[in-house]
Amino acid sequence: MSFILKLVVTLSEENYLKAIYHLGKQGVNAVSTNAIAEKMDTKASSVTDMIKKLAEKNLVNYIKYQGVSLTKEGRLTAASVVRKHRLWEVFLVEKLHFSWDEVHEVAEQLEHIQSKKLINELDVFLDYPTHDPHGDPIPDKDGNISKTDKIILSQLQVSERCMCVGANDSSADFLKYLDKHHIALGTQIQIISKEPFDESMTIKVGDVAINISKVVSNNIYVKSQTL
Amino acid sequence: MSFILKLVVTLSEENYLKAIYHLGKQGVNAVSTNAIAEKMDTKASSVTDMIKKLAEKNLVNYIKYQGVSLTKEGRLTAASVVRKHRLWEVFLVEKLHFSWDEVHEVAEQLEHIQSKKLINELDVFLDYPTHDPHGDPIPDKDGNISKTDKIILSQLQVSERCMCVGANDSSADFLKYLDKHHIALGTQIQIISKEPFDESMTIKVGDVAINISKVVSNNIYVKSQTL
DNA sequence: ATTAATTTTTAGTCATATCTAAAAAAATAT
DNA sequence: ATATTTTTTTAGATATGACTAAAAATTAAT
Ligand SMILES: [Mn+2]
Ligand SMILES: [Mn+2]
Ligand SMILES: [Mn+2]
Ligand SMILES: [Mn+2]
Repeated sequence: MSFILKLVVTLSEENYLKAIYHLGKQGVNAVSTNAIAEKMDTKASSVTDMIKKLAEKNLVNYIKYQGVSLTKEGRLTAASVVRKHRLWEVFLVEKLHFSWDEVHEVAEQLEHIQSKKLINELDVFLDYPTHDPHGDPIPDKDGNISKTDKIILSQLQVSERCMCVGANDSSADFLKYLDKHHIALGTQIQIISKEPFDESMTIKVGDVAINISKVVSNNIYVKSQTL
Repeated sequence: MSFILKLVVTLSEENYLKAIYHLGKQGVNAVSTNAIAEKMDTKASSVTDMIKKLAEKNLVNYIKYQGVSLTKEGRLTAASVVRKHRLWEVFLVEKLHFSWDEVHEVAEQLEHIQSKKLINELDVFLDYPTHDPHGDPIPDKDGNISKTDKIILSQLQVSERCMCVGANDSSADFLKYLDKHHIALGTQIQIISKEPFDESMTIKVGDVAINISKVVSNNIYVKSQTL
């Protein structure tokens, strides 16, 4: 007789796993205590406490003073939370008239609702979306995400054309800035000129040309148009 | 200069307020500590602890040894939680293929999501439903519920006709029993006969006659058909 | 009106998740 | 190589929400 007891993961633990998941995606193998603390707006000592609990539950690999990485189980749990977060964001925008700068806060709560059926049916209801309203990929049930070859707008050369496929910074402030300049997912952009002194660039959005700072161009993901 | 600071109500506090709200609906003025403890499957001492916190926040009126009642503020908060619970139940059944015996557990989680816009838009999206999948009324934004003149099936006389408008017991077991006998909201029922010795009754549902116990007829709400 | 039973409250404990301050280890600089 | 700075961990404290056991108040019974 074998017992498979479904591991209970608290809301707090889910948030830590998600933070480690996002930080780990930057190609780093081990994530530092301080990085987690900063991302979660908490203290390093609190992070250490939690890491021990997560290690105890085999959700992270942890060596003192050497940072943490997710185990297979931990990564799957984190991906599930991200999947829920992004599906809910799609729901809010597509069905409930939310704008893309309003969804994050609510999705932070909804991502912790526990119900396999709920999230599966939501996926069906939304017709299996692959990306959230910010252009971020939605992990599938197994935690796999479709690789996209998005690049940062600031890396493009003058005269190149591209399409907006995401925002790196998804703060309400930045998203509202994009709205103001009519930049949304799918918007066509052409590079008109680049200023060497401050690295700002002038781009054409629709019929209007606007100048955007390096900070802005660094936070817009685009797909190069090879036409 | 006046400060209106939005009172923070925890998830746990919301659940207590909801329990007091439901218990208070039975025409009782003050709700006893033990009644709350039983409803919430907790200990009386825990209830006393929480009651003090709720009284401190002016959400309940509390006199030692004399039970509690909701203040205006407490009643509004409780009604808001019930509103959310029932709107989510409608969503799950209408949009996500849940059956009426599957929704409660998930709604228990969803009812605590905090977002005015979310619940208002959900209301719009569902086209302003007045009742949840179990026939229970959905409070409006001000906490008011539409009075329905529903009666208990067991009170009807032989040959009377009625329509099912709700279930008093909304446990999965009971709801599945109703499903099995094709009794749902809106189902037409006629009383064929009543047995005096065990108070069971035979009713006609569609074309088939079935015998139901007093326990069952006590838990089905109906509206008398005056045709 | 006492006594007995029930209900409710208090006192003390525990687990979770947080924090501050201090100690220990690791990384960096001289 | 040693000293300084930074990072991380430990130790101890606090708040929430729950529990058990015992005391106090209320209600019911004789
Ligand atoms: Mn988000
Ligand atoms: Mn997003
Ligand atoms: Mn319910
Ligand atoms: Mn219901």
